[in-house]
Amino acid sequence: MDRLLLAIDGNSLLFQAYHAFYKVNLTTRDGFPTGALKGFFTKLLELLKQEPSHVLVAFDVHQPTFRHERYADYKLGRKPADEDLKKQMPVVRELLRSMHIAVIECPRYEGDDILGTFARRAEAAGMDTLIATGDRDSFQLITDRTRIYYTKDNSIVDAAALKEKYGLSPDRMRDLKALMGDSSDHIPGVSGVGEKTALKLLSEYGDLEGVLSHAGEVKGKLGERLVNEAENARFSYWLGTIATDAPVAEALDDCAFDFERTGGAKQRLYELELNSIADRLPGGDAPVQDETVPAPKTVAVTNEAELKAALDALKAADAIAVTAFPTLAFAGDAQCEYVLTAGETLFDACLDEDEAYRMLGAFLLETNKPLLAFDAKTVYHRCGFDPDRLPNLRFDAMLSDYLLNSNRPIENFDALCRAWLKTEKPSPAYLFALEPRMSRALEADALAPLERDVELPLLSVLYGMERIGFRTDETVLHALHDRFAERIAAAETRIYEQAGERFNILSTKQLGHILYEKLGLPSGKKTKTGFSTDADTLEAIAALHPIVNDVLTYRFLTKLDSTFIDGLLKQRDANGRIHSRFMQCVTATGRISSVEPNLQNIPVRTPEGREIRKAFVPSEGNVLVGADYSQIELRLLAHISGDESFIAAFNHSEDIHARTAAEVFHVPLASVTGEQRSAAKAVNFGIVYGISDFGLAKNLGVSVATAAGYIKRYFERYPKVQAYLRDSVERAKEKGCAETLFGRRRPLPELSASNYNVRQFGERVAMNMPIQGTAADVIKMAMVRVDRALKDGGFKARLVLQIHDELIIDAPRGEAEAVMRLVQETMEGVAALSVRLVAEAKCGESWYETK
DNA sequence: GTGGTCACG
DNA sequence: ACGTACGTGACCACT
Repeated sequence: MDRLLLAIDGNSLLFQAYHAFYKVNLTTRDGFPTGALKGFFTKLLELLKQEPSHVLVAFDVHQPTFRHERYADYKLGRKPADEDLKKQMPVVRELLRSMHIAVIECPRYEGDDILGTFARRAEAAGMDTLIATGDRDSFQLITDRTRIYYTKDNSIVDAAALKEKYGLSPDRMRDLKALMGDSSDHIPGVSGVGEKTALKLLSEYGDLEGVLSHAGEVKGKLGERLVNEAENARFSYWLGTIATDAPVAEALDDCAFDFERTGGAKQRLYELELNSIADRLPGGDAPVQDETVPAPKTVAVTNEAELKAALDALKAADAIAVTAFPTLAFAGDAQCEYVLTAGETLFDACLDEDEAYRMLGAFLLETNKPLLAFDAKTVYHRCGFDPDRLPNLRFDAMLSDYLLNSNRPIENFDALCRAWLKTEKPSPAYLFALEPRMSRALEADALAPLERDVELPLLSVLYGMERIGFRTDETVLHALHDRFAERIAAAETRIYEQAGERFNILSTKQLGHILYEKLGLPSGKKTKTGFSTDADTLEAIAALHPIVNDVLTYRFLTKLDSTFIDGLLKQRDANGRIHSRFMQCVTATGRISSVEPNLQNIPVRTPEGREIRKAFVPSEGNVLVGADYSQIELRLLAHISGDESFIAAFNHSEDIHARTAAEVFHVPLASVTGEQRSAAKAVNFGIVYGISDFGLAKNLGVSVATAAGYIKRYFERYPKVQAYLRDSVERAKEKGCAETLFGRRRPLPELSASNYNVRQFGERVAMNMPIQGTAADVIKMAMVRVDRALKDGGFKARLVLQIHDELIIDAPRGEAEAVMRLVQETMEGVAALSVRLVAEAKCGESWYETK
C-alpha cells in the first residue's frame, strides 16, 4: 500500500469546529471553553481512519501573509476571532504536539500554502496526499496523487469529482475565483460576475487570460467590466494562487505518524473533560496520581467464603464505601478495596453478583455503618432494599458533585475521580478521600444544608418511588389504542387521497415536499434541513387546504399512540406496574427528571391525551391522592422580589392572571375579559422565563411593539419585580452563577460570552433559574417531609410520582382523607414565606380524576 | 448519532 | 444586523 500524507488545514477545521459547537457553549466545569477542541479532535480522529503514514496540521500565523501585504484593506475586513476561540487555539497546538503530530506554521504564508507545499513534496516522494479543509480554494491543489477531504460535507474531491461539479480542471479553479471573487477572503474579482457567469466565460474562452483577451467580444456591461477590471482580475488570480514552494523548515519526514504515539494527549484531554476523545486514544498509562491519594490495595472477591471474610474484615470499619459500576466494589478504608471478580479457574466457586449484593446489603443494614457511595440509588436497587428499611447513607459523591456544579452532570465515577483526585482507575476506596474534600467544597458554598436536608434524604424517597412503581390498567391502554387506530387510519387515507400519492407523513422531508412543492402551499420559516412543518407553521396554513388539518390530526394521534400507549405498554412489569427512574443529577435548575419511561409528560392538555391518565390507577384497595401547588413559581417570584402588590394579590387569594390583566390593561378586576386574562397569563409566564418582547409577541401572536407595551405596563405596576429581574442578572454576573433562595447554584459562563445571543441567553437563565430552582427546592423538601410523615404516622400510603409541582400518592382507601390533609399541610408549610404557599389535594380512582 | 417534533411543568 | 421565551425526555426519519 502506498504511503499517505494527511495534511490538515488547522485554521479551517478549528473555525468550523468552533461554529459547530457554538450554540452548545461547551466548557469544562470551571468554565474553560472546549467546543472548538471537541469538534476539532472528533474530526481529526475521523480523518485518522484513513490510516495515514504521515500527518501534519498547518496553521496561519497571526500576521499578514505575503499575499496580503499588498492588499491594504485586508485587515479591515477581517473579523476578530471570538475570545472563546482564541483561548482554545494554543491548546490545540499543545495537544497535537503531545500526540506527536506535526504542527506547521510559516511566517507570512497561509495554512493552504503549507498544504500545497507538502502536497507537492509528497508527490515528489511518490506518496498520495489527502488535504482536509473546508476551504474550496484548495481544490486547485488536486492532482492524481492529491485529493481533498472537504470537511463541510465530508466528501472526498478528486479531479473527476471537480470536473463533474464545475466542469473545470483543478488548475482552472483559480481562474474561476479571479473572475467571481471571494468576499470572505477579500478577493475582489470582477464586479457583477458570480459563479454562473464566470463558469460560462471560462467554458467559452478556456482560462482567465482567454477571457480577458476576448473581453472586447463580450457584449454589454459585462464586456465593459472585463476590460476595465482586467487588472483587478489578474491581481485576484495572483491572490488566489496557493504557493507550493513555501519556505517551511520542517521536512516530510518530520510528519511521520504513528497512532500508537498519540496517547500523550490523553491526560490533558481528561483534564479538559473531553473524555470521549481521550478514551479513543491508545495507552494513557501512568496517569498522574495525586500524591495524597495513594491507590488502594485490591483484593479480589470470587466466592462466598471470600466475601464473608471481606465483610468480616469490614466489621472494624467506621464506614463502608460502595460503587456498583462496572462491578460491585467496596471498601472499609482508603487502603484496601474489595472487588467482585469472576473466578479465574473452573475450581473457583463463582459468586453470583446478585447474591453478593444481597449479602453486602444485609451487612449494611445489620451494622448500620455509614454508607459512602457514588450513585447510592443504583446501589440500593442492586441490593434490593426494602424502601422502608434503608442503610445509613452519609455521602453520595454524585449528589455532592451535582450540587457543586449542576451545569453538567458527571457521566460516571471515573470522571469524578479524575476531576477531583487526578486518579485514573476508580475505586470505592477513593470515596474516603472524596468525602472530606467535597464536604469542604459544599461548606464553602453554603450547600451543605441542601445536601444533608434535601438531596440525601430525597434519594431514598426517589428510590422508594422507583421500587413501588405506578400501577397501570392495560385494558384502558388497549381500548384507547383501538380508538386512536381507527382515526389514524381515516386521517391517513384522506391525506393520501388529497396528496394523490402515498408517502411517509411523519417524514418532515416528504411532508414538506407534498405540502410546499406538490400542493404549492406557502412555506413559512425554515429549519436547518428544509422547510418547517411544525404545528405552529401548519396551523397558519390550515385554512388554505384541508389536508393540513388531517396532517395535524395524524401527527397528534400517532404521537399519543406511539409515545404514550405503545411506550407505556412496553414498560409495564409482570404486575402491570411502571417503574420510572427519577434522575436526581440531570437538570441545571435542580428539578428532577423522569426516564424510561418519562412519567412527567403524560398528556393532560387535550381531551384525547388526558384519557391516557385513566390508565394510571391505584394499587388494589387503594385510591390515588394527587396534590399540586397553585402558581408556585409566581408566588416565589412575589416573595423573592418583595413586590407588595404582587404579594397582596396572592395573600388575598385573587386570580393572579386576572389581577395582572386588571393592572396591565387598567380595568377593574371584574371586567377583565378572557382574552385579557390569557394575555396577562402569557406575560406572567414570560416574566418567569426571562422576558423578551420578541418571545412574548411570538407566543401571543401580537406585534413586538404591543408585547413591549404589556411588559412596560407590567413593570410599572410591579416595580419590584422589574428590580428583582435586573438584580438577578447583576448578581449572577458578579458571582458567575445564579442561585435559588436555598442556595442551590447554577454556573453561568454564558454571561461573559463574547457572543451577544449567548449572553442574552445567560441573562434569561439568570432570571429564570432562581424561580424554577427555588420551586424545585420547595417541592423536594415537601417530598422528604411527606415521605417521613407517612412513615412516621404508620400510613401504608406512599409517594409514587412527582411532576415538578404535583405529587401523586398511592393510598389505602381508608387513609385517603388523612393523607390528603397531611400532604396539603406539609406542602403548604414547607417554607414560611411572605406569600402563602397553596396546595390542593384531590383523590380518585385514577390519575385522570385527581386533577 | 442528529435534527425535528411534541408531550409535560 | 442578529435571533430569543425557561426546564425536561421520547419517538421517528434520516445519514
